[in-house]
Amino acid sequence: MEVGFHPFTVHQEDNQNSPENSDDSPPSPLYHDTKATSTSSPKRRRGTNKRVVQVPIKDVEGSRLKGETNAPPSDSWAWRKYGQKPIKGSPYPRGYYRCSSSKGCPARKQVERSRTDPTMVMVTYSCEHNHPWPASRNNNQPHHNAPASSPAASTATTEPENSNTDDQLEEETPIHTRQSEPEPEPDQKFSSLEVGSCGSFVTATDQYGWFSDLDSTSSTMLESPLMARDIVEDSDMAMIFSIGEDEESFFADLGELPECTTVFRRREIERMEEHRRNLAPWCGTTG
DNA sequence: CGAATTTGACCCGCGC
DNA sequence: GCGCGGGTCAAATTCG
Repeated sequence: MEVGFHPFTVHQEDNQNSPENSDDSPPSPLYHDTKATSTSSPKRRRGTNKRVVQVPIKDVEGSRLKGETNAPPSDSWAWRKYGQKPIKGSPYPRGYYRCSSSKGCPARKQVERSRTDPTMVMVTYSCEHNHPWPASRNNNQPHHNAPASSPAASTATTEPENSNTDDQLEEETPIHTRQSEPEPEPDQKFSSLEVGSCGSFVTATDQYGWFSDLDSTSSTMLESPLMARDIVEDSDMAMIFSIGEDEESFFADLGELPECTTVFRRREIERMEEHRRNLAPWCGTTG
């Protein structure tokens, strides 16, 4: 393989049919699982939408400068560990983190090492932050991040295909760019659908200004559990952010993947499903 | 002293 | 209905 593994693999999980380590155990080539189809029924307590980010542990360690087994990626938020549990089938425990930046912040994330790839750390994000970025953190935001948070770019979440920072991303992530480009339709939907996964998140676009950059191109993928799976199982290239040197800083950003968008997807998923049945254009490589 | 981490117990959802 | 597994809470401990 060219790289052996992807620096960052973002998966969209429905939380029901996707095991923690879906990366290595594709249930079936088809996404329409018996349970997957019934996305309208909230099974788990909460956190209906989850985002799984796969990161090389080396990267994580590099950020933390520690050799922790489940070293939580140092994203721009402050996380407090509130639990840890051994996961069935996985030799590594899963750490549960909660956003400590704000008391009432529902944002949570689970950190565990991939059993198949001990060198990879799987970070599952749930819920959104209901507060803006910590000022201190914001100041520490690396280079390409700062501009990304500018409202100008974020407000146009669906428009900017080549934002200032996006420039570098495009070079690094041409994959999803192409995938999403041929299908602007879903993108428009997102813009009109503003839903909070936990029902309590502030202007995601503002906080996730950085996202607006990738979002413009990769959002389609990032927010498409259906697609994600399809691709992952098909091409094993779900959301591959082929970042080279910026991966560290980029990872920090990944920490705040906007859940809202995920929700959009869910709303549209139903329509999407039948939509993709008929067209399946941006559903990956079909186009 | 305060904040964060650790660890065990409890609760909930799902499958059998 | 029972058991299993996962997720969260809360008390205790540790570190800054």
